[in-house]
Amino acid sequence: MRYSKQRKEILEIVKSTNSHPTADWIYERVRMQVPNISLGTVYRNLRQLVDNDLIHARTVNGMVHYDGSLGDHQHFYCTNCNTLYDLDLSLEDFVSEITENLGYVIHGCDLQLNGVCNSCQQDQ
Amino acid sequence: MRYSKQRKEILEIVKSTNSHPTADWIYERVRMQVPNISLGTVYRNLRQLVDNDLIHARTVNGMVHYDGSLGDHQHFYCTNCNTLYDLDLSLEDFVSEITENLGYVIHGCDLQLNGVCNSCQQDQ
DNA sequence: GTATATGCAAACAATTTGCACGCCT
DNA sequence: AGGCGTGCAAATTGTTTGCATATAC
Repeated sequence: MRYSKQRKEILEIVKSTNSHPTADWIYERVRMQVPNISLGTVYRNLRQLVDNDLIHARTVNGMVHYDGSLGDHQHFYCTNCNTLYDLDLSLEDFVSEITENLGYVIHGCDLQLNGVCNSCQQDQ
Repeated sequence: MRYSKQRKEILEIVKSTNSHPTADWIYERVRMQVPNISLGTVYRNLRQLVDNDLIHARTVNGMVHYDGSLGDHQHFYCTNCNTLYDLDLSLEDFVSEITENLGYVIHGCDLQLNGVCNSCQQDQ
């Protein structure tokens, strides 16, 4: 995989935020650095970066969000303000227990808790 | 909410399978009973049934799958055969523990384990 | 009788793809 | 030099919506 200006910039953007951006948000961002980049290029690069495991992708509310942190963590989604928070929570033990019981080979897991976050609770 | 022939049929189909069907699969099924039903009607009904909490919806690989079992359970997705299995696994205790620690109000949770299922392991 | 649901087709939004050209290595 | 990456626009796909008609209650 080659590293074009576009690809480097996209990777940099995803890595440098913890806001779990969508392709469109990333597109707007890259355009500040690479004004005439096309949306197709953004999609192609995001896909390639995911395939090469340099970033992760997850679907929330039917839209794909990208995540630059590759460590073992899970997510909390506030149904009020639609923010996706990182949960510093490892499921390694939990998952290996399930593996033993069922005989599945587990490659990854994906826990998302939905609810109302602290700041939204205060607003109500 | 009224119960038209179409709506009854769609609910029946989703309730009577554990294969987590997509809208399109359901559309093909309903057409056997209601030949000139439209795809739009299928989508409208699925949405309404989800809104009224008669069925559940979850996104896997960017496509919405519907689930007629409302009990507390989670899912295992085989990345080899793309089957979504039910996991008879309650996360109630686990989740309430996290709630206490972080102060979030949790409305629901969604765990998906990805890997290779037993029959796919045997095939390889 | 009236509100709600339907079929149909057009509109949408997110994403993918074909193609000719351009740039990394 | 050769292959991978790009920009652009058109195509796909999954889903939603507007409208006139039909149906449940």
